[in-house]
Amino acid sequence: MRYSQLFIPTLREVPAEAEIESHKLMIRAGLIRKFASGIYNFLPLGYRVFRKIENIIREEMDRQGGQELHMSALIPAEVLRESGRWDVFGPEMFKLTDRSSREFCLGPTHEESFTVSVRNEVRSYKNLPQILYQIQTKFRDEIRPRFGVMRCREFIMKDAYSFDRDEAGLDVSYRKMHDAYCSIFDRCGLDYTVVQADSGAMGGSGSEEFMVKSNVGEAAIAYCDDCGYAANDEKAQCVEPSGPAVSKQAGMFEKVHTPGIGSIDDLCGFFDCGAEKFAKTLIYLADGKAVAAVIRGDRDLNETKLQNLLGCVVLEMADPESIRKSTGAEVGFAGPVGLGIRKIMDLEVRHMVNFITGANETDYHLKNVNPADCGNVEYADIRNIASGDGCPVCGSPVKMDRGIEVGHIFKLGTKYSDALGCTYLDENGKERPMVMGSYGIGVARTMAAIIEQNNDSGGIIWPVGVAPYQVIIIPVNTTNEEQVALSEELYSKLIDAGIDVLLDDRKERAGVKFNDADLIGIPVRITVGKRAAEGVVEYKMRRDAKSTDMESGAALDRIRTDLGL
RNA sequence: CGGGAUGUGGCGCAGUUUGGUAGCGCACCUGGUUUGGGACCAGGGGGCCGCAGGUUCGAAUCCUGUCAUCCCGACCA
Repeated sequence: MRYSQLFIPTLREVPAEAEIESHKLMIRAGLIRKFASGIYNFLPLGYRVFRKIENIIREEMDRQGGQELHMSALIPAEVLRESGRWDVFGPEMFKLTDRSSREFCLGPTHEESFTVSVRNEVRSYKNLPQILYQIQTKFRDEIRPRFGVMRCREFIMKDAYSFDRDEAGLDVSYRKMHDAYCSIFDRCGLDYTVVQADSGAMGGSGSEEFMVKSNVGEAAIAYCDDCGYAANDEKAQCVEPSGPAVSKQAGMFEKVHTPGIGSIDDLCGFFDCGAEKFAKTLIYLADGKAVAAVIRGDRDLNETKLQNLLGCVVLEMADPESIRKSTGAEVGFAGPVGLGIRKIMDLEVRHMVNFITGANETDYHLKNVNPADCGNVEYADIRNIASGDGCPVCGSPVKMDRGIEVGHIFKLGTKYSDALGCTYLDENGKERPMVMGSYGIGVARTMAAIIEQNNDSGGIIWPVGVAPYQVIIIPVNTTNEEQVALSEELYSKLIDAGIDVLLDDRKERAGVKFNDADLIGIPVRITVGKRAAEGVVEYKMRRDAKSTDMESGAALDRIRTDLGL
């Protein structure tokens, strides 16, 4: 394509709305424009990259036996009512009604659509397994869209669903999707990690996330360099401190007057000690019922773990009134001793000796408390893992990092097939629920993640496989006939060779063209300049600092090598 | 939803404290000179200062309300 005819609105200055590098560059390079909060339009250059990524996804999904189809974005309420999710999704779902008041939503996800389709058509074990997928727009009214296309309200996802006869079949399908995802993200040039994840509200027996390491990632991951263990922080298991729990005698504690001092920070000052000397007691409402969660003062509670343990639908921090009712004290003075509600205590607390807790009496704390004082408690892993904690597999200290979740694969089991009656008849004529898996990739988020990992001060550095154009030809001086002629010759040869090539025929100064070429990140740049009359051009890879002079024919050969053709 | 900030040509910003003809840089158009890392000279076009009320002789500026956007948090297959 000829640059002079294209719609590539690059920007010199960084729009004020963008915070992270990928977002800034996507706007500056003319890939996207914001249309409303959390809603973006893709411009031609951005859409070319988008389609490259989509096609990589298609190829790898198809290679594993996936079949592409397309489900309606508009979903009738009844299928979500049938699975019970119409109300579960709540305000995150865009709901609407048609002219005769029938209810619909703009699909936030498509488990129901796929499950209903398969249920209506597939009856026999002979037709299983199936892996179906689509690349489709999802709508979620995110509470806080951010970072451009990283988290937005309308986004395109590749979502796949597998249907198998049994768990063993699911394992096979799941493995195929896992492998497909590895190939996809490899081809996108991403440095990623596969981590264990909580399957959350999706239900099911296991899930893994594909995380692109990045300090702007929204997810925290714990990993172990020694054994390779890696998990999302929601999932990462905390091991109980080794050795037997200390069984200090009960009743050694004493009450201390701590007027108005309820926060851990203030208490550290008052008692002149570190936060690890405290056992903090957090009051939660699990489906409306008060529960106490006790963890060491310097730790963070892991609500996912607590919720999984309690098996409740809604878990929220208790309001001050509920706290008063269940502890008999104001907020900040709760403690496990003598507390009359269900108490979940973190494994670590079992090993603490002579710690400080609230006294369940306003303005009082207890010191020298020991587990034996706490009465009936349940011990469980309910805290967040922290850097330096023991790896649950090998015991080495784990490290923490941040990651962008670009893909997530789930073993759903029969949650949806049970709810929606998606069954088949086995060899014995017996009706069984299909065993399902679901597999998602955020396409635009993947694009943003690629940019996060591949940029410099000049702009984007596209990996060859996803670049909007693979080669850009820059005639330095468009009034020089020899330069123009050689540029045109190379241009048509590259087109004939089936290479995506951009000819920067704009009547701009060389500096402008170089800077735009760097900004939009084209992998190979051919500069046709002073030595055009000798048939010599400059060859430069975007990722390299220096260029090399070579005869134009040699440049064509070199392109084939560098693009892996 | 809580906390913070910002809305002034396409983009980035100044002007608001102390009311008095709406500015700068970039981009854009015309002409000329230039032509290897975002050229220069000259001329030019484009803004109900987010919106609605109010105060005032007079409001970008003061007051009230409202909307939007961004950041932090809560939230989130």
